[in-house]
Amino acid sequence: MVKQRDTKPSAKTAFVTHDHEGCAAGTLHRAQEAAREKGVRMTPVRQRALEILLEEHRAMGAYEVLDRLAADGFGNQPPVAYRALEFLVENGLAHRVRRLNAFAACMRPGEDHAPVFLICRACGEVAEAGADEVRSALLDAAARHNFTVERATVEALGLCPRCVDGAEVVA
Amino acid sequence: MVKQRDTKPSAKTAFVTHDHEGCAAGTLHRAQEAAREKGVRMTPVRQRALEILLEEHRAMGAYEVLDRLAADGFGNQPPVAYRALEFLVENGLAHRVRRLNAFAACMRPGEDHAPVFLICRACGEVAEAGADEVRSALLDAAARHNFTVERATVEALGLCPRCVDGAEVVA
DNA sequence: AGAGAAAATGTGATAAGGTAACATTGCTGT
DNA sequence: ACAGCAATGTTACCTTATCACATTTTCTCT
Repeated sequence: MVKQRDTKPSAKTAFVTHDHEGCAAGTLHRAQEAAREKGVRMTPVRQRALEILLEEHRAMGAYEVLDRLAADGFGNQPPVAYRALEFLVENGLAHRVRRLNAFAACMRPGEDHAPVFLICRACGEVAEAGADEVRSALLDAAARHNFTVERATVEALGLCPRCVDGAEVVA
Repeated sequence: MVKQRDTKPSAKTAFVTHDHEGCAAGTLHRAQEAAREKGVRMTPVRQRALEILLEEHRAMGAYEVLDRLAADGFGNQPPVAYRALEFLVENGLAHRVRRLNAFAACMRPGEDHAPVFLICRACGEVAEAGADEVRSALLDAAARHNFTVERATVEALGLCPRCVDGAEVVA
């Protein structure tokens, strides 16, 4: 499936160096599949926006995505980016990282998961951690207040393993 | 301690009607105490900003707080509000609600707690729920990635008990 | 008390993030 | 073909947040 697993280790997920091209291609493929199954339209702008997020493999601001979309011949006004990103978020293909006012491609499209973000304040990297226990604890807490949860945002700011010891890497 | 417990039930915490004046006064008092113990300065703007948040007992945007500060004779430029609010957040006297780009007074100043916000999308009310289990689950999840958590944001959007059945109240 | 350092405030300017509204294009289904 | 709706493009604008720098206040040390 992932063809070149040990040929191009160039980026990371969850703070671990890995074959990024394979990872991005695979995720894009799964995202397309998820969109098809869901009956929503993966139009050119939307697909390109997702590709951009996947290529960079990091949280990107809407305007940053917009610049790249515009460079590729799409509109260059904010709604172009916001609409594409909103679509991706609505359909579980990307996430919004509130603390950074940014967006990141979802690494598990179609899986219906509770995203928990680990944001390194030194290198800026963002990891998407699976954490079902966090979600259930949150639901329990909400239930005690008779509150019905529809969406949840869970983000942690701190230091990733590579930045934690000594060297405050310069992003 | 809270003198008029059953005389003025006018606002709410955690979606329950309660004596707001007593609650606000008590919280302000505890906040002042916490600041004193911590050796930080509770200056007039800062105190007033906290009072404003407590009076309204809801999440408020920085510019909204700014307007009220200006009306009280303080500066009317954004940094005035942002600095006061930042101070309050840094010292655990208020919280930032990312999803709303807003700030809310902390209901448990000095207690060292993990704030979890329950945000009602119908009436706009924000409750601060205690949820140590959420925090520990988050720390566990982070630990599995060797990530060191310094701060966490946990926010749930949904419906409060009063809005959940039928009537989508108009904020 | 008085000098110097540090913290806090005031102010102007501007960057960054986000939406509303409306015209146009293009894809559906009959 | 063509009616209807989804998606896109574009203009304009609003909200949120930060930078930079001058001024004032407060703290600290002798």
